[in-house]
Amino acid sequence: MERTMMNQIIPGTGVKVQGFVERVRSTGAMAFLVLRDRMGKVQVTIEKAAHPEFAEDLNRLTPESVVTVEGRAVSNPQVRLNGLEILPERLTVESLAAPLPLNKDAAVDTRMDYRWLELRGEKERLLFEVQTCLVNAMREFLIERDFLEIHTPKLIAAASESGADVFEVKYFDRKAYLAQSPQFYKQMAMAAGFERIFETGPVFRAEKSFTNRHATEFSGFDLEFSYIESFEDVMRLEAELLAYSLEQVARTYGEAIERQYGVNVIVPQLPFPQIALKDLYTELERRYGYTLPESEKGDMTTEAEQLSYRFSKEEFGHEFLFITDFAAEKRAFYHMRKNGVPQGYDLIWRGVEITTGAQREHRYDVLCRQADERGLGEDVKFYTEFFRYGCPPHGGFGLGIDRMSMLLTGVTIKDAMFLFRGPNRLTP
RNA sequence: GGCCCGGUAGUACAGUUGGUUAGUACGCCAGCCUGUCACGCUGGAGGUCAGGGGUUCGAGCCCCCUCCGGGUCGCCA
Repeated sequence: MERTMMNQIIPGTGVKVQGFVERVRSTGAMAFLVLRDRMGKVQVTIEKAAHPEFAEDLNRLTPESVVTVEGRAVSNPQVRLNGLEILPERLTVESLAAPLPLNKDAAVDTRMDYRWLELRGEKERLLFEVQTCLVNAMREFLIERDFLEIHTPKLIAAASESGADVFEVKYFDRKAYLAQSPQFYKQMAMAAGFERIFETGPVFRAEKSFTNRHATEFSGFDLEFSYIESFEDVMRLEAELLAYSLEQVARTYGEAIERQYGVNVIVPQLPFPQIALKDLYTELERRYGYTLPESEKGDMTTEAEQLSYRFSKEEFGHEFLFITDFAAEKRAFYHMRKNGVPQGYDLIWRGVEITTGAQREHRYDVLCRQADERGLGEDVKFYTEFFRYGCPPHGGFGLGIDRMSMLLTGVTIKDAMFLFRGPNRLTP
């Protein structure tokens, strides 16, 4: 018999349902099971006297066990759960669950230890439905515009950016590193003449960051494209991409997100507002009295990020804010500079950085000079080689998928990831 | 890595000035209950008080060390 999903049950028909036992209740003459599958829940009602054959299973059945029930679905207004119940003819216990090691009150660390149990919840599942929708919309948008999806190596011979904060791994008789960004390979694709590419995949950072928004392994969404005229082309594409994707999310899951997480999905208006870093600091000081020593104004602080959300809402009625004109020494050596100013940006959404983007330096001699300034000459020689044999002007950005999910639902990074990895968390 | 806070049944917590047998809720087990739906009622099991050392007649409680976790900042996506 075909399995029926629990939101597809038609009263008056015979059904087979399979799922977890959410609750077992046994009163004098009756027993009730509430079953759950990925689509919904249904009550199974058993009149004990009429079905002595179920007695043994009912007695041993525990919450979160997995069962198959075949029987007849009937309408019954007495039942609070959708006015529907199944009167079983067969009951098969597929898997018996031991008592759960946690309950609703469990602390984060305990929940992480048994993450798969927590993920059984409808609310937790929703986050991954939303993430699937978001990433799918981003793919759709880019493929429509002739972008190729590529997959770059995560095992690499040398650190991809600074040389610090990479995980070292044993690679036969030598050392390798886990890719801390697909940056160099995205640009290699530009030198390969692919013109437009994106990639979504794991990113590894050996940083001992203890915040609610950092992980040592997370999913990045990276994109790079050629023949741009300035980094503003990159910003424009990203804004369009996000507006499109969030529109898909809002349409499909807006209500569910509001119901489960109490967060409203707002489809952003185009264009996204934009401000130079030093102007932002001026505004933050004028409006909120936030001050910082001049020497620290080349970069964003956490508090400035948070305040910039308030500023963007007040000034532009917008949740997003592009910030440009960072200090050159705070940005990667491969960002193109014009009059010493990096041709790149950060994108802040709801007070959290979700993206860094830039026009890249594609001129071999300039790139080598900028690398040398950081003392990276030899370390990045394999990379600068990409630009020796002709390379179009190009730019791109990297976006944190988990941070998107996190902000979309208002949870922390630990709750937004399938499995969190941090300095102190390597299991399960 | 800096600063702050914490670690007590399976889970979440309480534990008075250092004093006899370490409690509460949920969960678990057994029994009762003709339709429950946060069911209800009765009874029961369950503790290396993170680990080690010290002070004391006596330590869950005070001191030191170690481990683990949380918050926050820095770093970033």
